[in-house]
Amino acid sequence: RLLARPKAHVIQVSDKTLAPSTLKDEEHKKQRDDIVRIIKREVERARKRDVLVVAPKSVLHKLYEDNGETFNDKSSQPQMLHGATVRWFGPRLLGINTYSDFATIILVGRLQLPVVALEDQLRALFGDSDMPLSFTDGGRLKALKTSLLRADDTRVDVKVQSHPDPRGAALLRQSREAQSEQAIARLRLLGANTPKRVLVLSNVPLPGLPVNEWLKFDAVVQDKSDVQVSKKYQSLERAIDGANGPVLRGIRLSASGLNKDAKDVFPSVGSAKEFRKKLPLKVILEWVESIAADRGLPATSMLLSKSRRGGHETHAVVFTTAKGARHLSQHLWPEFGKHIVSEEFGLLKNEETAVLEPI
DNA sequence: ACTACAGCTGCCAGTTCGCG
DNA sequence: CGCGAACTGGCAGCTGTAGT
Repeated sequence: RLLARPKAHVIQVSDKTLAPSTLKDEEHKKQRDDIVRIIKREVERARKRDVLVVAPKSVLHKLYEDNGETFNDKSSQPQMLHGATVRWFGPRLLGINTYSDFATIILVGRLQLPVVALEDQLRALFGDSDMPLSFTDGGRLKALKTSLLRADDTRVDVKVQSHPDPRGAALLRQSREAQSEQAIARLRLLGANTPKRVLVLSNVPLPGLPVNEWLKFDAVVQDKSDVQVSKKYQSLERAIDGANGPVLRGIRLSASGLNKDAKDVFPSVGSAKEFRKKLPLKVILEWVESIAADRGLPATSMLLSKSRRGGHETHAVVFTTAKGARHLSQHLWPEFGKHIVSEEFGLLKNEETAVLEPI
């Protein structure tokens, strides 16, 4: 276990193992392209400093093949892929200091022993123990609950593939987690004088490595937050961008309002209701604010109500400053009698990056 | 093959709000 | 104060997709 904090920004994928079996076939080309996209971006981000990519051998072969090259897994010479130095998991990676000055490491997947090999080891090491061994049925590992440590010391519940026999589970961790940690240790994070970046492209929690960003694979690929790649956030973006028509000048936030203002994205009141499910108004407002800010638009939130009998006020946002808000609102939604300006969103609030938390 | 989850729809019960 | 429109939230059932 690491007792000191590694000086690194650690990003880990939460929703995929990225095991070789999910990368090697033709149907996984897109997945491999996404990995290449991450590699290229990190090479760029590192400026002239070096980036190390560690992956299983079979995956490296495939990535080279995609690129019309061949990977030589016998050579001890450094080999490059899209500007990054590549290595494979395994004994050849241990103990060396060659990579201590690298700025970034990207781990692709993880090395997990085949269950047969694991159970051979289990028999070899513990076959004569007093406690009888237990084995998987049909070579299938079970999902077991553990937790992952975040950089802020909170924990997230996650599942890992595990062996039913505790000794088998220990052997599995020993080879799988340790391989990844060993690879990361090549960058000498503890002694680093400049902070480094670590990208773990696999959802196996590494006990010694507090994670700063625990993100969906798609979010890592697009270099965004989970929220920004969520279906709902993107629906709202499409709605505001006008889908097939012109960009909206304002949008109502109630289910029926969304349906009327953005028919392409919310074709029925029900679909708009679905969108609003588990999404507090406050969050929707934040999203609209951040979408507007992204596009350099001013935004003002409004409260609308009908002048006739009954009815509930409805929230809306117009994309203009507080000054013009009332006019625009009356123009867009003449059927409402009352238009109350409630809040103007700053175009950008000092901090350019608004942090969107998962719901 | 199995599980988990997202999205859609219909249905229902309950709340909020302002006008008359 | 009562009414009714619009909003809120929950549940069940169905479908399709993704991950393992």
